[in-house]
Amino acid sequence: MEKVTIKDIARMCNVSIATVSRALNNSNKGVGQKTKDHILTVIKELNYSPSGIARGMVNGNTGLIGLVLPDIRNPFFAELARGVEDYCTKTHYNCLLCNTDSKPEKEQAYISFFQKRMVSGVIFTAQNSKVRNENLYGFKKSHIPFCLVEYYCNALSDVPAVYFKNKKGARLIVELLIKNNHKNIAFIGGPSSTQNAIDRFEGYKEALAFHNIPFNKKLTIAADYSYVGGYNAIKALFARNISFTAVFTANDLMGYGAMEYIHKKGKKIPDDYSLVGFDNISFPAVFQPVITSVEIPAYRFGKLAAKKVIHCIEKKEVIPLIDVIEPVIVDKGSIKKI
Amino acid sequence: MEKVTIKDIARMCNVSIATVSRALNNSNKGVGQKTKDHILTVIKELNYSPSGIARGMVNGNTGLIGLVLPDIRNPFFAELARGVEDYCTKTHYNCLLCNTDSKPEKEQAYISFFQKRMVSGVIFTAQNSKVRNENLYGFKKSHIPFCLVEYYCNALSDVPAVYFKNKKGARLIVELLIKNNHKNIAFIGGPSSTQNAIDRFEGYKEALAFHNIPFNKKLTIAADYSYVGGYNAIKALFARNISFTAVFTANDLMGYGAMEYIHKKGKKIPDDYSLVGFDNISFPAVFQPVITSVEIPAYRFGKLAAKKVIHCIEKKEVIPLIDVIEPVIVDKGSIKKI
DNA sequence: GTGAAAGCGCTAACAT
DNA sequence: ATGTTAGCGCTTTCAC
Repeated sequence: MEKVTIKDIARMCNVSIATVSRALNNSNKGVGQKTKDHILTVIKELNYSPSGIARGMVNGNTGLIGLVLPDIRNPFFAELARGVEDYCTKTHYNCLLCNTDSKPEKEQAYISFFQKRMVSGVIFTAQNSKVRNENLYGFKKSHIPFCLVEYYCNALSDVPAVYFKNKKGARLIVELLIKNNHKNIAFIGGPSSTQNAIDRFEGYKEALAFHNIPFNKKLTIAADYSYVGGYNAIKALFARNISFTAVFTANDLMGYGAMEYIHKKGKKIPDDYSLVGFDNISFPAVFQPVITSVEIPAYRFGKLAAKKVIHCIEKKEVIPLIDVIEPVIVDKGSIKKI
Repeated sequence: MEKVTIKDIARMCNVSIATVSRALNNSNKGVGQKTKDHILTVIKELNYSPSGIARGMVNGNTGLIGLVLPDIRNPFFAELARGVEDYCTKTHYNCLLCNTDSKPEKEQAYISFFQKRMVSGVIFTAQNSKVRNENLYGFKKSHIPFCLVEYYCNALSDVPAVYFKNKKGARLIVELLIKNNHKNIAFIGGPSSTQNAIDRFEGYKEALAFHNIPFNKKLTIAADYSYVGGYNAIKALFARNISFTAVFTANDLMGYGAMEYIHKKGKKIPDDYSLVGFDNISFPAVFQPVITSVEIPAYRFGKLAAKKVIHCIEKKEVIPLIDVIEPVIVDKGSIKKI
């Protein structure tokens, strides 16, 4: 079976390719019902399907969305990707997977690829940084619609984006500790170069201030959002010889790392220490130690981002619409009332 | 900044577009070094990048690989996807994410999309079934190179594929139980409609036979590869009032489900029951109960599959090369010597 | 209602 | 070494 083109259909129907094209794009104008029906029948018979690439060539829309993220193996991004893909499929778009391992070179390589006009739009996820700001600023010049996900940059404030209320989320979960009578609350933060780490730290401080609990810098430490980082951070806190009854880690992964060290010390959660995190990652139910956390609806993130880009593509206008997602606390019992 | 095309470059360099094209594709033949250098300089200045879609139009290769899988949120497929993407990137291909939720309609929708010739090749993952066989057989007619991953179908034996030695893996892990003096080994299998479930069951029986342990059908039960399925299956086995000292679940997820029930009964692993699984899924170290398992190198799967499709695309030949991956046992201490 | 023809941006014969 | 030209498969004026 050779590949059948619009020409073949035209020949078999004794019409011009223009007429076939009209029938195909069911513009009810410009083609008689009879001819149209006949053409459609022949198309079905020959199992003809118009070349998307030729179409893209003509109208400059390939129907492809580039999805840039650090690593699809991270469950958060997998969930986000599903949100993107589900919305894309519904609107007849398709989704290009672009793992960057958070490396600016890889990101730039993808950006260059996008500029070859293979994609109609782009969704971009990364921690903000100076070099990224510049890369993205360069990309803007290509006039391909794109949407930022949790990426903070003032110079890109006219780009559609989806954000999470990190500060509020942190404040809420720390307040939950306070409501359970905790006052000495340790904080293990993310890398201070990233905006969401800063915001979560702010939220922590805000909650303390609001409840008239003095901020103690000795109770805080910055780590790198990794499992091992959390493990080492809590170890360092203990070495400081300060007392605390609860720990707030700026993400769950560090939380689980901290938990491992706490267990190693022969202590228990929540009996000896209360522990709360951020992200609300989940595991099969048999794994018992779980952390009360701030849920970030990754799927919704992806869906909203996709919606935005596709809107920009179709309406051919780039309104800098910003969505801000509200945090939700998920209580999993890792807080003890004292 | 308007989008700059090959014409603009040609005009600015006072050459024809053909010359620009030659300079671009660094065919050192057909263009003088001087002109070439000049053209390349202008290209850089204008930040020109040739349209991939126009190129695809001409030479019929879009450089896109469709990756069809059930759900990217499943860590196994995320790992596989990384294998695919890393190899693709290295060879200047890009990877289209296609989640199907194992629904034939979704698969078929993607297959139809592929037939629009937007992709140069396809990697297809799914459990075999009659309707899929037919869909794939239909897809073969479009002459787009594709590679099957753990998909069993005799009628597609001339299609490149990557397989795993399921039977051998099952045999090895059951033999490990036997070496630890277990004789009454329960088996919780996958859905009997799928080839890998059948193969793992075969491996189990083979190991018993080889060690002269009589096969007892009462010790075996089929489930659905899900967490809850494993939970219910072990419950059903206990209800049969037969005795066993070890359990082999045909995948880890069922294994963890079974573990939950065993814990609920107040029993421990491996003290009261030894437990082994398949897939070797992993979690942060703080989660203590882990299952000795057969590792399936998902990343390698993806990499090999990508290598195969891309080979077919570039060489324009479809050699039905089959890769078969060897199993590796990962001991995590869930077996007790008795 | 339908056809002819231009053109989307590029590559590859074929000329010169 | 470089230019000219014919497509690739489609959409979209512009005629008729």
